[in-house]
Amino acid sequence: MATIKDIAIKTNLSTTTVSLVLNNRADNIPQKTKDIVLKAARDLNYSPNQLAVALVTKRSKTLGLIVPDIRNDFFSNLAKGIEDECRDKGWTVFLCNSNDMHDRDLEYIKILAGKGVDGILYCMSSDSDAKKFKEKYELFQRFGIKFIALDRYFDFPNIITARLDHLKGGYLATKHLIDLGHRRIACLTGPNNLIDSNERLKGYKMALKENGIPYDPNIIIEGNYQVEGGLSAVDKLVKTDFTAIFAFNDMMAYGLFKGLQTHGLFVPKDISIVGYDDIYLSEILEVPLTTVHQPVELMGKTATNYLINLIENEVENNVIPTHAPKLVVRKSTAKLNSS
Amino acid sequence: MATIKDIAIKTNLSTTTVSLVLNNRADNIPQKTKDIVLKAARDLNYSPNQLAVALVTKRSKTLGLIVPDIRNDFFSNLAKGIEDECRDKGWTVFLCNSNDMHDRDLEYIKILAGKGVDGILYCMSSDSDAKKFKEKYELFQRFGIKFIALDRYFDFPNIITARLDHLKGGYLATKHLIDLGHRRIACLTGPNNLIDSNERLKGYKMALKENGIPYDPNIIIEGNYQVEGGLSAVDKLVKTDFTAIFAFNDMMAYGLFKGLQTHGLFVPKDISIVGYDDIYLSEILEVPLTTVHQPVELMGKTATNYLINLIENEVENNVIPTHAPKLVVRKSTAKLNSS
DNA sequence: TTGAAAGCGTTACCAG
DNA sequence: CTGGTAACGCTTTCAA
Repeated sequence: MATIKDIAIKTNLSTTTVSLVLNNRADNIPQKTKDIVLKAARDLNYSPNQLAVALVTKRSKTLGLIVPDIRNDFFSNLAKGIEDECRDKGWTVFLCNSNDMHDRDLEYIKILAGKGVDGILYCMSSDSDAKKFKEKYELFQRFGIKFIALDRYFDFPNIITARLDHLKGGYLATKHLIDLGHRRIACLTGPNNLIDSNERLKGYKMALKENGIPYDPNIIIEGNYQVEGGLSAVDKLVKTDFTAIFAFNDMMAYGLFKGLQTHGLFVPKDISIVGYDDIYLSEILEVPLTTVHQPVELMGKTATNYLINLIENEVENNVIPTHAPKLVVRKSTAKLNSS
Repeated sequence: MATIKDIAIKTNLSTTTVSLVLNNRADNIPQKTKDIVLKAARDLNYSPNQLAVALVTKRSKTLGLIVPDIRNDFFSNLAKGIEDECRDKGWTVFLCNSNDMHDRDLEYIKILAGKGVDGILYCMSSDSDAKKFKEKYELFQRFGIKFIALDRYFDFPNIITARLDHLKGGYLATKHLIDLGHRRIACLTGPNNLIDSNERLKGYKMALKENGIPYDPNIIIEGNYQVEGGLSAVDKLVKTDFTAIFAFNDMMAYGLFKGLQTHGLFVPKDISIVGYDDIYLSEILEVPLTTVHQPVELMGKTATNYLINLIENEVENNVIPTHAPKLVVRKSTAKLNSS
């Protein structure tokens, strides 16, 4: 690989001059000299060594991305948005999977710091609690690395977060069912320790309240975000008088669908279902699923854009706008008593 | 961030000594001195600046990963295997999405070279032909970057590839149907310019031949790896006397399933289907899909291991073993005339 | 057993 | 307008 020195030698100029020209800082250098340098650079197929650049400028134009597991649709969409934005801005991104382990989070923060990243997009491991999150927060501080917490976070001062509006999503889903005439709306939540699940539940409650429907814990079931959770929830639900259900993700909604079928209950004739996530699958199922779509990829882009801006301008311009989800009405919901 | 110099000052030793100790090259240094250095390093929370290390050692312990689109299940599984292996070995990986564009491939190779990666795991954009592939090959050469072509490649001398055995997969799928008594086995392939599709077709033909079943182009349909391709293929197929079909991926298999349903044909009673990929979905469908599972993640791990080895030892030990797929028999296939 | 000094490829300051 | 030189943080001879 050709270096700046090679160009300097070839052109009989100093490395300073070459560097200046190559970085467009050559205000006082005649076009003629510039052309010579540029030509030599092209001839030698010069490409700057970013390691050296980063060493001296203290800026690598590199971000780290820490997610629990890139195989998960949510995270791969996030990663896509992030990488796209990086590319647009001439940045580059390291991929790290924590496998949902706090210790890995810590380890990766250290590694990325060593690699000289300017910032980290961080989606914390699901085994984190407030204390563990704080530990990581302090590590970021110690290394002086700016970071943005993606979707998952604990509320500390000065934490910058990129958020999906789960409350609104919960509200939209529930409101839709209410508008269709349902009043006995069951809820299959995610794990109770997850903030997104809690927020969605809040949205659910808000919609109920707003419409004068009493909240009934008997038709709220804690799920696990797996198909199987939907399946097993059905056994409990069939003993109640529910007419609709809001599942906190599409996989569980699908489990519900199958479970109901085995009980001779049909969607949407007998029971209406709303899911959450809008995974690829949902559109093409036997009964296309009404669900809540989240702008995950966009959130990735926005967060990245914000982070880069933060790094380059050192000012926290303002807050990242929360990303609003959108209800996608398909065939799994119907008017009550439409049968 | 503390540097080696800080430690040297604090301990009244030279940077040389500190470096030696920290890198376990301190054969001639008394334990006492070592302890002092180690303690100081801990106290100062020292962590080496890998940019500087890379600059001087010419080795960054960093790989690049170029894939068409990380949102695709196949690639995110690949990425997971790769990143896992990197982590195990103390390496790190840059993520790049080419969006299936040749020009992006080129661009990323240059960028990664600039970032000082020691090697690249490369899955080429689908718009590549032999000529374009060669262009990229030469770029790798010019930068002196070792690379491994993942799954997709063109046969040039000295190209190291990590391969899935699509021929075997095609053979297994077809053989399974033959064993069930089927002789009129249709085929819904991928795009004809893709090597994996061609290989699977070869496997299909091999199985037919081996069993004395004539090859009939009339029941071979070129697909597009999309659900919709499966759907539309049904319209052509129902005019033939096929009793089984081998779809070259699960998404199309699912499309077939739905299409057949609208024609009053049931799986596996009327028609047997074998898919390919074993995506998450396949196990939980109405009729769980018999399909071919590919060890994608493992291939990622193996390729990474090999590449790192290649970089560190400079010798091409031997060829990466081809990864054999596995038939997963579920409910979408049945004996002919079992109805 | 330890240290001085050169060098990796850049940028950036200050002279000329 | 251009160049010399220091510096970034580290490793690596070579000498002492």
